[in-house]
Amino acid sequence: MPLTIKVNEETFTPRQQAVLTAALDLLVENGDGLTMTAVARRASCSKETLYKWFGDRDGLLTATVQWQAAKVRMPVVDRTHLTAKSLRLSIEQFARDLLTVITGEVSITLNRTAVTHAAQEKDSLGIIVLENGPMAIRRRLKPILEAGRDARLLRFASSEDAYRTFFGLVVRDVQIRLLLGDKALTQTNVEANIEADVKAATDQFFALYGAKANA
Amino acid sequence: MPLTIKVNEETFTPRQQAVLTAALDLLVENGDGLTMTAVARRASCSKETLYKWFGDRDGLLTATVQWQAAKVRMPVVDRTHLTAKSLRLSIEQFARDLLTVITGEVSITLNRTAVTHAAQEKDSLGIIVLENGPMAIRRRLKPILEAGRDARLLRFASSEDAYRTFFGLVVRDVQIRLLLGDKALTQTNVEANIEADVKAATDQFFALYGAKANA
DNA sequence: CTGGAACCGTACCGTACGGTACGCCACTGA
DNA sequence: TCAGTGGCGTACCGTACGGTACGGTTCCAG
Repeated sequence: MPLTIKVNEETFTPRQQAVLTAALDLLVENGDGLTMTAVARRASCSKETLYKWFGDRDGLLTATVQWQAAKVRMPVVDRTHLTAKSLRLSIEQFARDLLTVITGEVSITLNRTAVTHAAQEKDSLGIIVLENGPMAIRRRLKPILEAGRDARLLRFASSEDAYRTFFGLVVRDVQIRLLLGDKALTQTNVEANIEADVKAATDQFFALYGAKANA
Repeated sequence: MPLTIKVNEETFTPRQQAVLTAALDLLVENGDGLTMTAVARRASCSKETLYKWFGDRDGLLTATVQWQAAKVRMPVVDRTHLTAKSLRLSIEQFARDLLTVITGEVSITLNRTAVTHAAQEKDSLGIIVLENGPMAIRRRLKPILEAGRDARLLRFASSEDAYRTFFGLVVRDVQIRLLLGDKALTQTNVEANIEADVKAATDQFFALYGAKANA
């Protein structure tokens, strides 16, 4: 019976965080390389300590994913003085953040881990990843969108649909191809195009939801 | 040393296909349940036969994914008499096919398996899945898009970008949420909304790339 | 009838890994 | 100085699973 980890509180000691870092490194280096022995060796700690702190392998995995996912802190966009220009810059910033996150090596690893986990009737990691990735952006973007609508800069019926369309326009097939290991999408290759993709997605979003569109 | 499987030729005997069916069933039931012993028992064959036919576990996995992925045969859309109406119906059909495929249980299983595989420096399954899923649709959609452009019904610079935008508008965050096991997106829940989502995505696609848009 | 090929079922082997137990050291506080 | 505690390292156990070996059965060719 694994003991429940207090993932919500950041009660990880520096030593424990070192362990989690080692675990994440192993995950990134080799997806299935997260064996208890390997983590213990990498972190220079004993397996017994691992079990004492994290309960079992799943607890360590959960703590690692939770801890890393929560570290994805995207810069907060200034919301004061909502003008057409500032709104557009905000949207662009969200697009940039989203693309930067999902194309990052850590994010790819966490998503792969969570997908693998979900394939075994365990969806806790999936929820954590979703919650800290797309949903985090959504929570911050939605108020902006609604403010834009109130200011008559945007036009949409459902802010949920508007957000999901935004997600699609920005992410397109990039994430799934990265998760599947598509060699045609190298890390650098994607990063070089981020700015262009950000601008294109924002343009399209405003074309669909800008106040002047869909008259 | 695993022997190379002739995946390109469909030289699987009925008996072998029964084995592959058993393997896929096990994958769907329980992602990591694909053990050689389980497949042998399910298919009522000996492990020795499995190794003789497929080389090793990875060979069996590859053969299963390849065989199943290739079975995803989306109905071909009629391309004759390209009018504004028929073009729209074609696009809608592609959107419907794409959504139907990626929300299917088999597709989710294959994608999860391939993602897991890709997490271990093996990308062969990812390529197979990509090739038979999104890329298959892309190969068939692109000519339609270009025909639409030639007929002045659509307007875009790059058919590749147009396709990827189409993908994003249709798929949005549905696929990643399904892969991550998001309980809020049950199978039936998604299927009930497919028609509405198809229409919305098509509307948006024409708003962005229709000849009258973006004047 | 007989030899051989294919294949089923099962027993078996080796290894990797999750999880536990234990000896030892370093530190701390009285 | 001396218990007590926390944690490192290692040895160990049980099991699950990949892969192999082998006996037994069926079927076919000659």
